[in-house]
Amino acid sequence: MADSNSNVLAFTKHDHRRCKNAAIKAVELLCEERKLRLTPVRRRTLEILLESHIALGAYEVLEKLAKAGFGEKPPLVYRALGFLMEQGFVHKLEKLNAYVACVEPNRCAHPCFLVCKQCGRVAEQSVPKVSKQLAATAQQLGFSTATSVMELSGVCAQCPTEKS
Amino acid sequence: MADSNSNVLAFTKHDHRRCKNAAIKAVELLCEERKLRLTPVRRRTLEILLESHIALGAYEVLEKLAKAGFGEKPPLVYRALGFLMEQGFVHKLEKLNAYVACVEPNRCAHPCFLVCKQCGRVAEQSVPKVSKQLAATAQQLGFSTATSVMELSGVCAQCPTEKS
DNA sequence: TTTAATGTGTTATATTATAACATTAAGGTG
DNA sequence: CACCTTAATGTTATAATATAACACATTAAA
Ligand SMILES: [Zn+2]
Ligand SMILES: [Zn+2]
Ligand SMILES: [Zn+2]
Ligand SMILES: [Zn+2]
Repeated sequence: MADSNSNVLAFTKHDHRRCKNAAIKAVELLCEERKLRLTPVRRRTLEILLESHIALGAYEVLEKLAKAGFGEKPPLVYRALGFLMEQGFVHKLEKLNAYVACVEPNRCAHPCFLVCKQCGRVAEQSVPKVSKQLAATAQQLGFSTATSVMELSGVCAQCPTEKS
Repeated sequence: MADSNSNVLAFTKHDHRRCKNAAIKAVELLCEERKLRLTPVRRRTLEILLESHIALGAYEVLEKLAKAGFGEKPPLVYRALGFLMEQGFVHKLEKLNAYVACVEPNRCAHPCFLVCKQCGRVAEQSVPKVSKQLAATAQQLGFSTATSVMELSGVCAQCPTEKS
């Protein structure tokens, strides 16, 4: 419980430049460790997603890549996103068909995504207990869980609840 | 816990005709109650999805609708699916972009979907506790949950685990 | 410095989904 | 029943998301 609030940064005012730099640094380290190449496109794709805590569609990312002097063909962005997702540096929000950078790629596990439908910001919350509970329930039914998708849609603390 | 295993029918041998008929009957009743029109296309769409516990893509459903003498244009199926989903008679699996019929539309709540990646069958399991726990965790972070997506991918009891 | 593997460029196309507007059918009202 | 209003469907077109396939370039490693 000690540091479990670090992820909810997305919904609170914070030094985002620092937030972003830390994430990039972490990815750089992990790439070194794993002997992976964080090429210019990949790095830039990550940076684009790290510009805010808002999830972007692949084609939004692609536009930004194009403006930054990279190509403008879909495979460019899908390859970069594919690499980043494989490594857990970026996550896809299935409900949104959108992509968001992982803020703590070095300690990301059992993530649940909180998506504010007002402001679009996404907080990644680690929920190991719930995750294991789900897997256990499934196991009782003879089902072996490999991967899970958990996404909540709602309204964050900063956003006014819509009046009916 | 008493009847919580009724949903896992999807992964066990069972009288599926009965399973299917019960679901259709339930939907008919709910439509009457709610003064909704279960038109031919809508009914047929539901029937198509109820043919098995495997999720189908919208265009797969559309093909079957076409073969059954209905139209073949996308809006046909998306409208039918839209209606059925609004009413909770059909669910969309976000990870798969595929649609599956609800087996117990009259008592469906807090669903989590177990998707077998070998056979494609989908079991819908009600997980109210986990669901509330997630919402509570989110609430502590100032986040008001409206809807949630929970999908597990793995291997069901009937399918052999892939050997490495 | 050749080679093998990986990453990128490019063209084309597949897949999923919706907008917009015309037409038809259903249900309610006098 | 005739009228009207709403809901549903038909139709055309296009948007949005994603991948296949093959050519070329770069890297790292032998
Ligand atoms: Zn930040
Ligand atoms: Zn918000
Ligand atoms: Zn069945
Ligand atoms: Zn299976």
